[in-house]
Amino acid sequence: MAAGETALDALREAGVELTGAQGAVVVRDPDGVLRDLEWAPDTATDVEAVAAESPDGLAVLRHSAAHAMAQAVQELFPGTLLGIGPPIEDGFYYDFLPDRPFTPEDLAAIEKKMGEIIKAGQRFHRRPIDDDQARMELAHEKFKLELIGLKSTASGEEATEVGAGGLTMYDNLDAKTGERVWTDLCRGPHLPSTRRIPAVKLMRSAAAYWRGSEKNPQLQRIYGTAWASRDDLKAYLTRLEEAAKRDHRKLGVELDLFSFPDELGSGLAIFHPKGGILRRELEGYVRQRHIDEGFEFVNTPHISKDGLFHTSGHLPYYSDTMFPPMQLEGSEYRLKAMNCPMHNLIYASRGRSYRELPLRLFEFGSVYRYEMSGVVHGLTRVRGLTMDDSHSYCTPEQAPDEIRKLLNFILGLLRDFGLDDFYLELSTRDPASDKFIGSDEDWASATKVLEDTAVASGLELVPDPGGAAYYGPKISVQARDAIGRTWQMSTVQLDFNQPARFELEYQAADGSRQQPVMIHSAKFGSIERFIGVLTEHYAGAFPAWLSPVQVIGIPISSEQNDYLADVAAQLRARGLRVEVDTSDERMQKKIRTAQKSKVPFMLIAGATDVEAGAVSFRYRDGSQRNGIPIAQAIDEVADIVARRVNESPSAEHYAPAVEPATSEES
RNA sequence: GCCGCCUUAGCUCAGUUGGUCAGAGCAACCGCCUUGUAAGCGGUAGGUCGUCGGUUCGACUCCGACAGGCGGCUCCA
Repeated sequence: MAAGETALDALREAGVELTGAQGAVVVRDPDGVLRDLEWAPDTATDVEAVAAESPDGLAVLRHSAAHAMAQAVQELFPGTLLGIGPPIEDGFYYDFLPDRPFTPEDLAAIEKKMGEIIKAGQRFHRRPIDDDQARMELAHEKFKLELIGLKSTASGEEATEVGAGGLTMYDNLDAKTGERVWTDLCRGPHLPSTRRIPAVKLMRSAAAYWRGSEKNPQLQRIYGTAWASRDDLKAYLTRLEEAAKRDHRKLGVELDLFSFPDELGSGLAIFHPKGGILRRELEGYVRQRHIDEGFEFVNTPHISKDGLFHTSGHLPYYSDTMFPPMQLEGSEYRLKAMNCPMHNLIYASRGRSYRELPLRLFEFGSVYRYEMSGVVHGLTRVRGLTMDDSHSYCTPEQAPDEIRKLLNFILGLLRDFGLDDFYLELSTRDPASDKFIGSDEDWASATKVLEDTAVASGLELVPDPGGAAYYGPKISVQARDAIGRTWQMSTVQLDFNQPARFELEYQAADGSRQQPVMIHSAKFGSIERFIGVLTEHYAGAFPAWLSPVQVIGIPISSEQNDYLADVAAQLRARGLRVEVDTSDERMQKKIRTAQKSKVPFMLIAGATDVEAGAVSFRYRDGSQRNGIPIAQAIDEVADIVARRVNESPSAEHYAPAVEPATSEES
């Protein structure tokens, strides 16, 4: 680099585009860390510019928005202390310790003040500072002081919060006078000016523990969102609205699938007839798939003497989250919170030979978990649930192959529901925690087996340190739904601890007694949760084979009631779920009702249809074919249901295969 | 469990500073209309305003506890 040449010049010379929507001049250093350009004048030629609208560019924008928000808060609520304020997916937050929690009116006022700060075009100015000076400037900010302390003692996550090297302050300078109007300890980088924040909106406030530990005081967190343009913001808000429309808690009521009566208690769902059909279809499907994969069906009770859960090791670990014991005949009984101990009893019920391994047991096992009141959420986090729980008992040598088969099984199964965008999470133990039982060697080998299998799958693998079950590491399959949200679906866990605790064994070929390993796996996780996820994934418009009502007959006038009743009988004879709307309403109203309940097929008949022995075939998407002969309509519906066609039926998709030559009049 | 907010008919919501404010639409039920692709017309019924306690001459409205919900945090075998 020539003398006097700035890093900026060097990059420009190298042909690097540095301006974007926000005009952020941000670069990535050779270690991959984002920096303000001025940070690295000496290594400028080694750095990479970050596009303003890239995820990294947005992160810079959002981090800057967080500063503007913190400034607004401190101007409006003097004395409010600062926590941390990072960018997150779709936005940012900042934690505060105010005199009192923020109200929605406060948020409106803060947002207004932010608008003023943004409009004022304050300059973000990076200022390196030594630790002592920082302590002096931040004497009143106890949380920031704690961060400085962490930086000098610890490493990792916390250190990056304030900068792995020297500390830096970011000053907001008045656009005209250059006077410092606000300042924050921060590693940056930031936009050049607050004016470069094009679109920002505060979303909500909530409490959050300082540094994520419930032992620490709770701060008030304000969440906001920020985008590179007003249009992007608008699109984001629209996306949220669309997601809200899919909320399974809302659709569950609208579609009459399930409910959570107060009389039952929190987190306990009742499934109405239509939700019952969903359950039945899903269970039937997953049952058959397990039979195909060599699983054997077992059944175990909902309660047990608590000694069983001590043997398994679940108690006393999970005593807080199991329902309290019942005293019966001198013993304490517990509602089961997991099925594995009972499956172990089945394994142990007689001597086992290596010849019968892998032994695969499967059960729709209803379990009860006393989830904390604050975490109960619709069907995705409940206190009573039915797991599609399987346990494969095998020799240690068989484990890798069994895991590979399970993973393939799972992915194929999820694909049948139109979920085909996956990644895997590998949950391992935290060696520092005492939550995990078993030897280091066993953990290492089990983790290696899972990791190798996960890697071999070719799917993206995300580490989740400390996320393992107490008895062994796990792979979880994460799937992105129709609108891009990710859900944890299936899990595979390798367990060498419970076989030991239950003293499970098999007789090997050489006559010796050996200990099997067990592999826990749930494909849906729980039926309830899976129904919740599917409801959101399909936005309530379930594929025809799952739809509680598959076909509805709509007579134009009551004259056609009998005709459609006859059609319905023929459909029922083919095993289809069909209703005829014989209510006193107008046919327009009936279509509207059927449409809102997301019935996949409507067979509409008026006088001309009766005469022709036909129906008007209307699909859920509003598309339509008229004058379809009854037999043909029935065949088509039966075909789509039987093939478990995943996408919503439409005239466009299905007409060509079955369109009769005589249907010109439609 | 923690913090904040919320709870009025089956559902979605109105209810001004505590004093005819207990209402609307949809759903339900009963009539009339016999209807051609997303709401025909009329009527009836339905709520001790989440529960319990308190303040007050008087509480849907104010206070407290509890229950349930929502948004987060923490947790998730």
